Amino acid sequence: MTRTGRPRSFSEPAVVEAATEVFWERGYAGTSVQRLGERAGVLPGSLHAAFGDKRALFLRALGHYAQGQREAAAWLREPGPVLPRLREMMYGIAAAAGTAQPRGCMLGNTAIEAAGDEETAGMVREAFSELEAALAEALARGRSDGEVRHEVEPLPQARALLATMQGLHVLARVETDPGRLREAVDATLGPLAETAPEDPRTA
Amino acid sequence: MTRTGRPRSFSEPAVVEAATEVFWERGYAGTSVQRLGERAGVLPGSLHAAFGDKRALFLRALGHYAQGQREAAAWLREPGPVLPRLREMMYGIAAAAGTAQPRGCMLGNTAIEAAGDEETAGMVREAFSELEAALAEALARGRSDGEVRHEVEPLPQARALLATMQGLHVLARVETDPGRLREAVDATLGPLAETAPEDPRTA
DNA sequence: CGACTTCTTGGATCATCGACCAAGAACATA
DNA sequence: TATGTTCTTGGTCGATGATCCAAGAAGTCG
Repeated sequence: MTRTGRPRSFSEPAVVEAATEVFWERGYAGTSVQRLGERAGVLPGSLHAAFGDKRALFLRALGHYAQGQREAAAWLREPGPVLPRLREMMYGIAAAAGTAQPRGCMLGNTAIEAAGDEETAGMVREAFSELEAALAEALARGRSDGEVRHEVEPLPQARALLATMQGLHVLARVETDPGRLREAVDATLGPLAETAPEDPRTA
Repeated sequence: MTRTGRPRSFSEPAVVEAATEVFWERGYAGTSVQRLGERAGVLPGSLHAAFGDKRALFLRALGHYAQGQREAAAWLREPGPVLPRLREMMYGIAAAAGTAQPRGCMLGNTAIEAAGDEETAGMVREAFSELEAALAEALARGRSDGEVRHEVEPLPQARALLATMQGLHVLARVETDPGRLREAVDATLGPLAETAPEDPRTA
Protein backbone atom coordinates (compact mmCIF):
# COMPACT_ATOMS: atom_id res chain seq x y z
CA MET A 1 0.00 0.00 0.00
CA THR A 2 1.98 3.01 -1.22
CA ARG A 3 1.04 6.35 0.16
CA THR A 4 -0.29 8.81 -2.35
CA GLY A 5 -0.62 12.55 -2.10
CA ARG A 6 1.90 15.30 -1.65
CA PRO A 7 5.15 14.04 -0.12
CA ARG A 8 6.65 15.45 3.04
CA SER A 9 9.06 18.28 2.53
CA PHE A 10 11.03 17.08 5.56
CA SER A 11 12.39 13.87 6.93
CA GLU A 12 10.71 12.80 10.12
CA PRO A 13 13.93 11.55 11.77
CA ALA A 14 15.64 14.82 10.90
CA VAL A 15 12.91 16.76 12.66
CA VAL A 16 13.16 14.52 15.71
CA GLU A 17 16.90 15.03 15.71
CA ALA A 18 16.52 18.80 15.51
CA ALA A 19 13.86 18.77 18.21
CA THR A 20 16.17 16.75 20.42
CA GLU A 21 18.84 19.40 20.11
CA VAL A 22 16.50 22.21 21.02
CA PHE A 23 14.77 20.45 23.92
CA TRP A 24 18.18 19.34 25.18
CA GLU A 25 19.50 22.88 25.16
CA ARG A 26 16.47 24.73 26.44
CA GLY A 27 14.29 22.25 28.28
CA TYR A 28 10.63 21.53 27.66
CA ALA A 29 9.08 24.70 29.05
CA GLY A 30 11.81 26.85 27.55
CA THR A 31 11.18 25.61 24.03
CA SER A 32 8.41 27.02 21.85
CA VAL A 33 6.88 25.13 18.98
CA GLN A 34 7.87 28.04 16.81
CA ARG A 35 11.53 27.61 17.70
CA LEU A 36 11.30 23.90 17.04
CA GLY A 37 9.97 24.68 13.61
CA GLU A 38 12.68 27.20 12.88
CA ARG A 39 15.44 24.78 13.81
CA ALA A 40 13.92 22.03 11.71
CA GLY A 41 12.95 24.24 8.80
CA VAL A 42 9.30 23.32 9.16
CA LEU A 43 6.32 25.49 10.01
CA PRO A 44 4.54 24.84 13.30
CA GLY A 45 1.41 23.79 11.48
CA SER A 46 3.25 20.98 9.75
CA LEU A 47 4.78 19.86 13.02
CA HIS A 48 1.35 19.67 14.51
CA ALA A 49 0.04 17.65 11.59
CA ALA A 50 2.97 15.25 11.62
CA PHE A 51 3.65 14.72 15.31
CA GLY A 52 0.62 15.99 17.20
CA ASP A 53 1.22 18.35 20.06
CA LYS A 54 4.41 19.62 21.63
CA ARG A 55 4.51 16.97 24.31
CA ALA A 56 4.29 14.15 21.77
CA LEU A 57 7.25 15.58 19.90
CA PHE A 58 9.13 15.93 23.16
CA LEU A 59 8.57 12.28 23.96
CA ARG A 60 9.89 11.35 20.51
CA ALA A 61 12.95 13.51 21.12
CA LEU A 62 13.51 12.02 24.55
CA GLY A 63 13.28 8.53 23.12
CA HIS A 64 15.78 9.47 20.45
CA TYR A 65 18.20 10.80 23.04
CA ALA A 66 17.78 7.73 25.23
CA GLN A 67 18.56 5.54 22.25
CA GLY A 68 21.81 7.42 21.75
CA GLN A 69 22.71 6.85 25.38
CA ARG A 70 22.03 3.17 25.00
CA GLU A 71 24.44 3.01 22.11
CA ALA A 72 27.08 4.85 24.09
CA ALA A 73 26.63 2.39 26.93
CA ALA A 74 27.11 -0.51 24.55
CA TRP A 75 30.71 0.62 24.24
CA LEU A 76 31.25 -0.53 27.83
CA ARG A 77 30.33 -4.05 26.84
CA GLU A 78 33.19 -4.48 24.40
CA PRO A 79 36.13 -6.54 25.65
CA GLY A 80 39.16 -5.00 27.27
CA PRO A 81 39.85 -2.94 30.39
CA VAL A 82 36.81 -1.00 31.57
CA LEU A 83 38.26 1.60 33.91
CA PRO A 84 39.96 3.60 31.14
CA ARG A 85 36.68 3.69 29.27
CA LEU A 86 34.79 4.83 32.35
CA ARG A 87 37.36 7.53 32.81
CA GLU A 88 37.02 8.65 29.23
CA MET A 89 33.24 8.78 29.51
CA MET A 90 33.42 10.87 32.64
CA TYR A 91 36.15 13.10 31.27
CA GLY A 92 33.86 13.69 28.36
CA ILE A 93 31.17 14.95 30.71
CA ALA A 94 33.70 17.13 32.51
CA ALA A 95 34.85 18.60 29.20
CA ALA A 96 31.56 20.47 28.86
CA ALA A 97 32.60 22.75 31.73
CA GLY A 98 33.57 26.16 30.48
CA THR A 99 32.15 25.67 27.01
CA ALA A 100 29.70 28.19 25.59
CA GLN A 101 26.56 26.19 26.20
CA PRO A 102 26.81 23.12 28.44
CA ARG A 103 23.60 21.21 27.89
CA GLY A 104 24.01 18.58 30.56
CA CYS A 105 22.33 15.22 30.02
CA MET A 106 18.85 15.39 28.58
CA LEU A 107 17.77 12.52 30.82
CA GLY A 108 18.87 14.33 33.95
CA ASN A 109 17.48 17.64 32.73
CA THR A 110 14.16 15.96 32.10
CA ALA A 111 14.21 14.19 35.46
CA ILE A 112 14.44 17.59 37.09
CA GLU A 113 12.09 19.56 34.91
CA ALA A 114 9.38 17.08 34.07
CA ALA A 115 9.32 14.64 36.96
CA GLY A 116 5.65 15.34 37.44
CA ASP A 117 4.71 13.73 34.13
CA GLU A 118 4.59 10.02 34.83
CA GLU A 119 5.10 8.90 31.24
CA THR A 120 8.16 11.10 30.91
CA ALA A 121 9.52 10.01 34.28
CA GLY A 122 9.06 6.40 33.21
CA MET A 123 11.17 6.89 30.11
CA VAL A 124 13.93 8.50 32.12
CA ARG A 125 13.76 5.78 34.75
CA GLU A 126 13.99 3.10 32.10
CA ALA A 127 17.00 4.72 30.45
CA PHE A 128 18.77 5.19 33.77
CA SER A 129 18.09 1.57 34.57
CA GLU A 130 19.76 0.43 31.38
CA LEU A 131 22.78 2.64 31.94
CA GLU A 132 23.08 1.27 35.44
CA ALA A 133 22.95 -2.28 34.13
CA ALA A 134 25.67 -1.59 31.59
CA LEU A 135 27.86 -0.04 34.26
CA ALA A 136 27.29 -2.94 36.63
CA GLU A 137 28.12 -5.44 33.92
CA ALA A 138 31.33 -3.62 33.12
CA LEU A 139 32.33 -3.47 36.78
CA ALA A 140 31.62 -7.17 37.24
CA ARG A 141 33.75 -8.04 34.25
CA GLY A 142 36.54 -5.77 35.43
CA ARG A 143 36.44 -7.44 38.79
CA SER A 144 36.72 -10.95 37.42
CA ASP A 145 39.57 -9.75 35.20
CA GLY A 146 41.46 -8.51 38.24
CA GLU A 147 41.23 -4.93 37.03
CA VAL A 148 38.68 -3.85 39.64
CA ARG A 149 39.04 -4.53 43.37
CA HIS A 150 37.06 -7.55 44.48
CA GLU A 151 35.52 -5.52 47.33
CA VAL A 152 33.57 -3.51 44.77
CA GLU A 153 29.95 -4.60 44.53
CA PRO A 154 28.97 -4.04 40.92
CA LEU A 155 25.33 -3.00 41.23
CA PRO A 156 25.57 -0.49 44.08
CA GLN A 157 28.78 0.89 42.64
CA ALA A 158 27.14 1.22 39.24
CA ARG A 159 24.34 3.25 40.78
CA ALA A 160 26.91 5.41 42.54
CA LEU A 161 28.74 5.98 39.27
CA LEU A 162 25.50 6.88 37.52
CA ALA A 163 24.77 9.40 40.25
CA THR A 164 28.25 10.86 39.98
CA MET A 165 27.91 11.18 36.22
CA GLN A 166 24.61 12.97 36.54
CA GLY A 167 26.11 15.22 39.18
CA LEU A 168 29.03 16.03 36.91
CA HIS A 169 26.54 17.15 34.28
CA VAL A 170 25.01 19.47 36.84
CA LEU A 171 28.33 20.87 38.04
CA ALA A 172 29.55 21.31 34.47
CA ARG A 173 26.71 23.78 33.94
CA VAL A 174 28.32 26.32 36.24
CA GLU A 175 31.91 25.15 36.59
CA THR A 176 34.38 26.98 34.37
CA ASP A 177 37.37 24.67 34.77
CA PRO A 178 37.10 21.15 33.34
CA GLY A 179 40.29 20.20 35.17
CA ARG A 180 38.57 20.42 38.53
CA LEU A 181 35.90 18.00 37.39
CA ARG A 182 38.53 15.63 36.03
CA GLU A 183 40.10 15.59 39.48
CA ALA A 184 36.76 14.56 40.89
CA VAL A 185 36.58 11.79 38.30
CA ASP A 186 40.00 10.54 39.32
CA ALA A 187 39.01 10.60 42.97
CA THR A 188 35.93 8.54 42.11
CA LEU A 189 37.61 5.93 39.97
CA GLY A 190 40.91 5.66 41.83
CA PRO A 191 39.63 3.54 44.70
CA LEU A 192 38.02 1.09 42.28
CA ALA A 193 41.31 -0.03 40.73
CA GLU A 194 42.96 -3.17 42.02
CA THR A 195 46.51 -1.84 41.74
CA ALA A 196 48.19 1.48 42.53
CA PRO A 197 45.16 3.19 44.00
CA GLU A 198 47.39 6.06 45.12
CA ASP A 199 47.79 7.22 41.50
CA PRO A 200 44.47 6.93 39.73
CA ARG A 201 45.91 7.87 36.34
CA THR A 202 47.73 4.54 36.18
CA ALA A 203 44.56 2.52 36.08
CA MET B 1 14.61 58.00 60.09
CA THR B 2 11.38 56.07 60.63
CA ARG B 3 9.34 55.22 57.61
CA THR B 4 5.93 56.81 57.40
CA GLY B 5 2.92 55.78 55.34
CA ARG B 6 0.85 52.64 55.27
CA PRO B 7 2.70 49.60 56.67
CA ARG B 8 3.25 46.37 54.74
CA SER B 9 0.59 43.75 55.20
CA PHE B 10 3.21 41.02 54.78
CA SER B 11 6.66 40.21 56.07
CA GLU B 12 9.33 40.38 53.41
CA PRO B 13 11.25 37.33 54.69
CA ALA B 14 8.03 35.32 54.75
CA VAL B 15 7.40 36.13 51.11
CA VAL B 16 10.95 35.16 50.19
CA GLU B 17 10.50 31.92 52.09
CA ALA B 18 7.26 31.16 50.28
CA ALA B 19 8.78 32.07 46.92
CA THR B 20 11.68 29.75 47.64
CA GLU B 21 9.30 26.87 48.16
CA VAL B 22 7.46 27.49 44.92
CA PHE B 23 10.53 28.08 42.76
CA TRP B 24 12.15 25.02 44.32
CA GLU B 25 9.18 22.84 43.47
CA ARG B 26 8.36 24.16 40.03
CA GLY B 27 11.44 25.86 38.67
CA TYR B 28 11.72 29.40 37.36
CA ALA B 29 9.85 29.04 34.08
CA GLY B 30 7.23 26.82 35.66
CA THR B 31 6.32 29.37 38.29
CA SER B 32 3.94 32.26 37.58
CA VAL B 33 3.95 35.47 39.55
CA GLN B 34 0.33 34.81 40.27
CA ARG B 35 1.15 31.50 41.94
CA LEU B 36 3.87 33.15 43.96
CA GLY B 37 1.34 35.65 45.18
CA GLU B 38 -1.18 32.98 46.09
CA ARG B 39 1.34 31.02 48.13
CA ALA B 40 2.50 34.13 49.95
CA GLY B 41 -0.96 35.63 50.39
CA VAL B 42 0.04 38.75 48.48
CA LEU B 43 -1.31 40.14 45.23
CA PRO B 44 1.07 40.25 42.24
CA GLY B 45 0.96 44.03 42.21
CA SER B 46 2.33 44.19 45.72
CA LEU B 47 5.06 41.72 44.86
CA HIS B 48 6.06 43.87 41.96
CA ALA B 49 6.16 46.97 44.15
CA ALA B 50 8.16 45.29 46.88
CA PHE B 51 10.62 43.12 44.95
CA GLY B 52 10.61 44.32 41.36
CA ASP B 53 10.20 41.72 38.66
CA LYS B 54 10.00 37.96 38.84
CA ARG B 55 13.68 37.44 38.25
CA ALA B 56 14.64 39.70 41.16
CA LEU B 57 12.40 37.73 43.50
CA PHE B 58 13.89 34.52 42.17
CA LEU B 59 17.39 35.74 42.98
CA ARG B 60 16.26 36.57 46.49
CA ALA B 61 14.78 33.10 46.82
CA LEU B 62 17.90 31.47 45.46
CA GLY B 63 20.03 33.41 47.92
CA HIS B 64 17.75 32.33 50.72
CA TYR B 65 18.06 28.69 49.71
CA ALA B 66 21.84 28.95 49.40
CA GLN B 67 21.98 30.40 52.88
CA GLY B 68 20.11 27.38 54.18
CA GLN B 69 22.61 25.09 52.49
CA ARG B 70 25.47 26.97 54.07
CA GLU B 71 23.96 26.39 57.46
CA ALA B 72 23.50 22.71 56.75
CA ALA B 73 27.13 22.49 55.70
CA ALA B 74 28.20 24.11 58.95
CA TRP B 75 27.07 20.93 60.66
CA LEU B 76 30.01 19.17 59.05
CA ARG B 77 32.38 21.50 60.84
CA GLU B 78 31.36 20.40 64.31
CA PRO B 79 33.74 18.02 66.07
CA GLY B 80 33.36 14.28 65.95
CA PRO B 81 33.40 11.61 63.23
CA VAL B 82 32.48 12.96 59.81
CA LEU B 83 31.63 9.86 57.82
CA PRO B 84 28.42 9.13 59.74
CA ARG B 85 27.32 12.69 59.13
CA LEU B 86 28.10 12.44 55.44
CA ARG B 87 26.11 9.26 55.29
CA GLU B 88 23.19 10.87 57.05
CA MET B 89 23.25 13.81 54.68
CA MET B 90 23.28 11.55 51.65
CA TYR B 91 20.65 9.22 53.08
CA GLY B 92 18.54 12.30 53.51
CA ILE B 93 18.83 13.03 49.82
CA ALA B 94 18.03 9.42 48.99
CA ALA B 95 14.96 9.55 51.20
CA ALA B 96 13.22 11.84 48.72
CA ALA B 97 12.94 8.94 46.28
CA GLY B 98 9.41 7.65 46.08
CA THR B 99 7.86 10.58 47.91
CA ALA B 100 5.01 12.50 46.36
CA GLN B 101 7.00 15.45 45.12
CA PRO B 102 10.82 15.15 45.13
CA ARG B 103 12.09 18.68 44.59
CA GLY B 104 15.77 17.90 44.24
CA CYS B 105 18.25 20.59 45.20
CA MET B 106 17.31 24.09 44.16
CA LEU B 107 20.95 24.84 43.35
CA GLY B 108 21.20 21.89 40.98
CA ASN B 109 17.77 22.57 39.52
CA THR B 110 18.81 26.13 38.85
CA ALA B 111 22.16 25.08 37.40
CA ILE B 112 20.23 23.06 34.86
CA GLU B 113 17.38 25.41 34.12
CA ALA B 114 19.01 28.82 34.29
CA ALA B 115 22.64 28.26 33.39
CA GLY B 116 22.32 30.86 30.66
CA ASP B 117 21.84 33.68 33.15
CA GLU B 118 25.32 34.61 34.33
CA GLU B 119 24.24 36.23 37.59
CA THR B 120 22.21 33.18 38.51
CA ALA B 121 25.00 30.83 37.49
CA GLY B 122 27.40 32.82 39.61
CA MET B 123 25.27 32.39 42.71
CA VAL B 124 25.03 28.66 42.15
CA ARG B 125 28.76 28.43 41.50
CA GLU B 126 29.51 30.31 44.69
CA ALA B 127 27.21 28.10 46.77
CA PHE B 128 28.68 24.93 45.28
CA SER B 129 32.13 26.24 46.03
CA GLU B 130 31.29 26.71 49.68
CA LEU B 131 29.75 23.28 49.99
CA GLU B 132 32.84 21.82 48.39
CA ALA B 133 35.06 23.64 50.87
CA ALA B 134 33.04 22.37 53.82
CA LEU B 135 33.23 18.81 52.50
CA ALA B 136 36.97 19.09 51.92
CA GLU B 137 37.52 20.44 55.38
CA ALA B 138 35.54 17.60 56.89
CA LEU B 139 37.46 15.01 54.90
CA ALA B 140 40.78 16.54 55.91
CA ARG B 141 39.82 16.44 59.54
CA GLY B 142 38.59 12.87 59.24
CA ARG B 143 41.87 11.92 57.69
CA SER B 144 43.98 13.42 60.42
CA ASP B 145 41.74 11.71 62.97
CA GLY B 146 42.43 8.33 61.38
CA GLU B 147 38.77 7.99 60.39
CA VAL B 148 39.35 8.53 56.67
CA ARG B 149 41.99 6.70 54.65
CA HIS B 150 45.11 8.77 54.17
CA GLU B 151 45.06 8.05 50.42
CA VAL B 152 41.96 10.25 50.12
CA GLU B 153 42.76 13.70 48.79
CA PRO B 154 40.26 16.05 50.43
CA LEU B 155 39.61 18.58 47.72
CA PRO B 156 39.13 16.25 44.71
CA GLN B 157 37.16 13.85 46.85
CA ALA B 158 34.99 16.69 48.11
CA ARG B 159 34.18 17.64 44.53
CA ALA B 160 33.38 14.03 43.77
CA LEU B 161 31.05 13.86 46.77
CA LEU B 162 29.35 17.07 45.72
CA ALA B 163 28.80 15.61 42.28
CA THR B 164 27.41 12.40 43.74
CA MET B 165 25.04 14.32 45.97
CA GLN B 166 23.76 16.36 43.07
CA GLY B 167 23.37 13.18 41.06
CA LEU B 168 21.42 11.58 43.88
CA HIS B 169 19.02 14.50 43.75
CA VAL B 170 18.55 13.85 40.05
CA LEU B 171 18.05 10.11 40.44
CA ALA B 172 15.67 10.63 43.37
CA ARG B 173 13.33 12.43 40.99
CA VAL B 174 12.53 9.25 39.11
CA GLU B 175 13.68 6.48 41.44
CA THR B 176 10.91 4.90 43.48
CA ASP B 177 13.03 2.95 45.97
CA PRO B 178 15.14 4.96 48.44
CA GLY B 179 16.96 1.75 49.41
CA ARG B 180 18.66 1.56 46.04
CA LEU B 181 20.03 5.05 46.47
CA ARG B 182 21.22 4.25 49.98
CA GLU B 183 23.17 1.34 48.51
CA ALA B 184 24.84 3.79 46.16
CA VAL B 185 25.68 6.01 49.12
CA ASP B 186 27.27 3.09 50.93
CA ALA B 187 29.28 2.20 47.84
CA THR B 188 30.51 5.79 47.66
CA LEU B 189 31.46 6.21 51.30
CA GLY B 190 32.72 2.70 52.01
CA PRO B 191 36.10 3.09 50.29
CA LEU B 192 36.78 6.30 52.20
CA ALA B 193 36.80 4.67 55.62
CA GLU B 194 40.11 3.66 57.16
CA THR B 195 38.79 0.46 58.76
CA ALA B 196 36.46 -2.32 57.67
CA PRO B 197 35.88 -1.06 54.13
CA GLU B 198 34.13 -4.34 53.30
CA ASP B 199 31.12 -3.30 55.40
CA PRO B 200 30.44 0.37 54.87
CA ARG B 201 27.75 0.51 57.55
CA THR B 202 30.37 -0.01 60.23
CA ALA B 203 32.06 3.27 59.46
C1' DC C 1 -7.18 67.03 63.00
C1' DG C 2 -5.13 67.70 58.42
C1' DA C 3 -1.59 66.67 55.18
C1' DC C 4 1.58 63.54 53.42
C1' DT C 5 3.51 59.08 52.40
C1' DT C 6 3.28 54.35 51.40
C1' DC C 7 0.82 50.26 50.49
C1' DT C 8 -3.16 47.58 48.45
C1' DT C 9 -6.48 46.62 45.07
C1' DG C 10 -8.20 45.57 40.70
C1' DG C 11 -7.73 45.97 36.25
C1' DA C 12 -5.48 47.13 31.76
C1' DT C 13 -1.99 46.22 28.43
C1' DC C 14 0.99 43.88 25.53
C1' DA C 15 3.38 39.84 24.30
C1' DT C 16 3.83 34.88 23.78
C1' DC C 17 2.34 30.44 23.13
C1' DG C 18 -0.07 26.09 21.96
C1' DA C 19 -3.48 24.46 19.18
C1' DC C 20 -6.22 24.42 15.25
C1' DC C 21 -8.11 25.14 10.54
C1' DA C 22 -9.38 26.58 5.74
C1' DA C 23 -7.54 27.06 1.30
C1' DG C 24 -4.18 26.16 -1.97
C1' DA C 25 -0.11 23.36 -3.67
C1' DA C 26 2.13 19.10 -4.99
C1' DC C 27 2.26 14.58 -6.02
C1' DA C 28 0.62 9.49 -7.33
C1' DT C 29 -2.52 6.82 -9.69
C1' DA C 30 -5.55 5.51 -13.26
C1' DT D 1 -4.82 14.48 -18.14
C1' DA D 2 -8.38 14.03 -14.48
C1' DT D 3 -8.98 12.64 -9.81
C1' DG D 4 -8.10 12.06 -5.23
C1' DT D 5 -5.05 12.34 -1.33
C1' DT D 6 -1.72 14.41 1.52
C1' DC D 7 1.04 18.20 2.74
C1' DT D 8 2.06 23.27 3.20
C1' DT D 9 0.88 27.87 4.13
C1' DG D 10 -0.75 31.58 6.70
C1' DG D 11 -3.67 33.01 9.84
C1' DT D 12 -7.02 32.87 13.86
C1' DC D 13 -8.36 31.83 18.55
C1' DG D 14 -8.27 31.38 23.41
C1' DA D 15 -5.44 31.22 27.31
C1' DT D 16 -1.74 32.52 30.13
C1' DG D 17 1.64 35.44 31.78
C1' DA D 18 4.66 39.51 33.16
C1' DT D 19 4.46 44.14 33.91
C1' DC D 20 2.59 48.33 35.08
C1' DC D 21 -0.74 51.92 36.67
C1' DA D 22 -4.61 54.71 38.72
C1' DA D 23 -7.44 55.15 42.56
C1' DG D 24 -8.57 54.11 47.15
C1' DA D 25 -7.03 52.57 51.92
C1' DA D 26 -4.19 52.91 55.98
C1' DG D 27 -1.04 54.49 58.45
C1' DT D 28 2.47 58.60 60.55
C1' DC D 29 3.89 63.19 61.69
C1' DG D 30 3.30 68.10 62.60
